[in-house]
Amino acid sequence: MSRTEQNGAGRRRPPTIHDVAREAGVSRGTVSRVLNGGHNVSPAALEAVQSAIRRTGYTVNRHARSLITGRSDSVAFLLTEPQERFFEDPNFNVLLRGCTTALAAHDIPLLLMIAGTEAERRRNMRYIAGHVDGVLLVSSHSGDPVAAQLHEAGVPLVACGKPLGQGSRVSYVAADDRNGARDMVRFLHESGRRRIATVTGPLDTPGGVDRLAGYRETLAECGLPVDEALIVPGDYSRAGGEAAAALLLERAPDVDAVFVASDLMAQGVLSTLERAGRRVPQDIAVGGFDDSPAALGARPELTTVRQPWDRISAEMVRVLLAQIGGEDPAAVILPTELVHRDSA
Amino acid sequence: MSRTEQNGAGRRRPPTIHDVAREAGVSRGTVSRVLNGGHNVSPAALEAVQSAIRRTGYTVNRHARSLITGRSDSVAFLLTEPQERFFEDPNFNVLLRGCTTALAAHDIPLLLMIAGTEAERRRNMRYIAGHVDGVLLVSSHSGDPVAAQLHEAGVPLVACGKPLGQGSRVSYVAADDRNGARDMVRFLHESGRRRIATVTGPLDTPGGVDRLAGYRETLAECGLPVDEALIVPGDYSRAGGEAAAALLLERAPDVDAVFVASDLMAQGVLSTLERAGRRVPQDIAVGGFDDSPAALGARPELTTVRQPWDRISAEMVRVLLAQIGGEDPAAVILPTELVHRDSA
DNA sequence: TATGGCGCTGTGAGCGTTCACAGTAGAGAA
DNA sequence: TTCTCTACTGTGAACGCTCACAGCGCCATA
Repeated sequence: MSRTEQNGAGRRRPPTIHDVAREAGVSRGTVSRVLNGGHNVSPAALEAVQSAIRRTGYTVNRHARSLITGRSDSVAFLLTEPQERFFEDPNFNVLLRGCTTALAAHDIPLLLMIAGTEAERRRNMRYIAGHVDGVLLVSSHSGDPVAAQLHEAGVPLVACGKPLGQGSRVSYVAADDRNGARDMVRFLHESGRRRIATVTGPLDTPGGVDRLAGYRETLAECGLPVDEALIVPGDYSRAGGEAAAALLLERAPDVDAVFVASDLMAQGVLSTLERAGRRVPQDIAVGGFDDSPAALGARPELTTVRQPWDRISAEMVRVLLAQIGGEDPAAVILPTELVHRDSA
Repeated sequence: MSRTEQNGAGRRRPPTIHDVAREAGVSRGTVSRVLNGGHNVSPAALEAVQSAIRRTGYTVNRHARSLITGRSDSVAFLLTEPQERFFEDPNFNVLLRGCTTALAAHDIPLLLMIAGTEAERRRNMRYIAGHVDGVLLVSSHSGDPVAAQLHEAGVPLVACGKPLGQGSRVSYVAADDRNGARDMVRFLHESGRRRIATVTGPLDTPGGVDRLAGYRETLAECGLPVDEALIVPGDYSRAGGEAAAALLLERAPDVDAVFVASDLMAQGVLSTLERAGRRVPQDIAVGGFDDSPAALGARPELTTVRQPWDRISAEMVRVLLAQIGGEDPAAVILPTELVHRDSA
């Protein structure tokens, strides 16, 4: 039975570039040229090929293409956070969707990889080297060696958030954490608060560090003393926020405002304050960070700092594709926006 | 310059099966056999090849393999929901992570595809046919033609939730919505509630339909009349829950319990009740569905029905891989669990 | 001793592309 | 007219792997 005849039963073999060439009355080479931009192809041939492609329903076999070009035309979204944060943090949704959509516009599929355990990490690293053109990395903890490893292996890479402790050769896209924190603290000060505390993020993350820095600077600018008792460490989780608020109330009962480094922690802070009988915002103003869905779910709704996640994802993809195309690594910092609601 | 020498500058060409064969002193065929299960290979050769693989750092070129086998050894996670639901619903996180991890255990990468717009849908369909071994489909709305199209194209497919209106030949994995609803309503009845309302999910989703059915049945079993004024349609969103609760209070001010078909809607219901001055659970008991993070974020914390998302994702992957392996489509229904907290 | 079978091994072909190269025709310049 | 250049086209050779097949030696059986 000849190859073109095996159509009757089972799944029909998909058309190849050969079929298109025959149908269009040209050679493989011409079809290939049409597929790759159509340069040096006569108008007549171009039209014939495009029509043949439509008639046959041809789609390029990406495996064959990748085999020879060495490119895979796919990109990995690599998450090395421990799973808790991934579960809880709604920002990942936005980021992931944004990246997927931005890549789709270039016809590039996104491979989702999660490296929670060491075994997963090794498996993913093995896969990435040679099977993926670039990596979108979400991994804020500085202890994480993944960024360095990938960079060393020569894999194009863009991190979400500034990778702490890496050399300057790794691309990243981040919100302007420091100025976001400044905006919030300045706002709290302007609304008349004078004992402004903060619940920080983990201080091995750039977000944690920069938001705290913004807090300190702004206090100084406003002429307020920086009281270390008002600085309570947190871990970005709701439970962490609850505990931090309890500690804060114990250390500084006279506190009248808290800048919390994430909305999720702010939810926890709110529930501790409620149990302690403090009214928000009358007794204590609470400011969050992220403008995640958690901000709307909180009672009262959170005044917070919006991170431009849609722009972050778009920029990550843009920078990554540029880098795959041979450009140098780049750092992009995007402005935040203060969102006024009920908690401050 | 010979091929093996171009190591000095730039990225070194990765080792091929040839390199491994030479290193191990055997032929390509033997290496290939080792790679594919090691049948009909002598212990000595097996050991030599494995050692050579380790020494050279060889990993199989999946493009070359796919080109000849016709398999891609990858799976798509296709989301056809409108984006709002994806953003808001924390269950997707759990589902997505579960699927990714379960697939990773089989060394199969997950391609994330989002078909919000018609153009995206077409692009994804074109990609899927021929570039992916199977599809994990998240698309509960019955108007969605994707399941039918994929099924017709002969692509192995597992849906999350029973696809409404499809023929019975599509595999799916779902929580036992009906019995989950029954458990909740029975519990409300047993705690002494007599005017039990419900806020439904969208009635073009199987979850919406089945949870409502469970509600109706249980009321009847408990000897309570089914009062249509107590049945308010919802859309799974927080705002929808707020509106539904307002309507409910207007239609039936004497209501003393609400079974809400999702936690997110239940959050909305709680905030309307709070504004209306109704105490939960004293005046009105509120029961949710999902046991999503929203249940813990609510005040009071939600009594709800847990959907076993971790098991759902594991089963989806299991069923899909079985189907890729040639087995028949299958339907899996997994039990839910009542979670007691403060709202009822 | 001949025969068959079995376990293991190597080899050639081919999967569907792209790429480099060679070749053709036609237009313009000499 | 002849030559050169340009625009276009076709062809063979890869890319790295798997598959089918043939061949080898060895043992058990006749």
